[in-house]
Amino acid sequence: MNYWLMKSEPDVFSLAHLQQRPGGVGPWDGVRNYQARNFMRTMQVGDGILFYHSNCEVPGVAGLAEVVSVARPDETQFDPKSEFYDPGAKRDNPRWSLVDVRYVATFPNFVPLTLLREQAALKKMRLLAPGNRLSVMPVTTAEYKAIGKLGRK
DNA sequence: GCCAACGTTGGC
DNA sequence: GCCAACGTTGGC
Repeated sequence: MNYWLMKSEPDVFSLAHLQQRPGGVGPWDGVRNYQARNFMRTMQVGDGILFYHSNCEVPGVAGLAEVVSVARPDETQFDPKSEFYDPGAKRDNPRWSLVDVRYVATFPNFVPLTLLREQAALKKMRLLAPGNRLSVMPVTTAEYKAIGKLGRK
């Protein structure tokens, strides 16, 4: 069992949007970064996800989700009408993958980025590294638990 | 809206 | 393979 942090712009797709989907399940499509894609390809069903809201008024971790499928081809890469269309992607050799994720919980207390930065235990988090832009990244068990604690209290 | 950091592209 | 130009990300 591994843990991950996944970023989404809440104006586009928030944790509440995921919650509202049938069964609370949705495909994490549109990832167009190789490093993020490679992380998704290593995900296992049941892995825990910190759902992070980025590029918004108060960025931070909104709650929890979980992985419910291993990586599969992201169909939007083949769709010329999609904003995620990739003319270089081939049906017989898909370039981009996604995993399906399920809503788990909304934190009673949203955990803002500013609070994360104050935690000595989280100093080494990849999210907090200068210039970090990855939208999918691993978090340690200790980091996952520490952030869960902040969200609950 | 600004801008620094980063990834990708493409000419050579 | 180098690297400048460009586009994107994302905090502020």
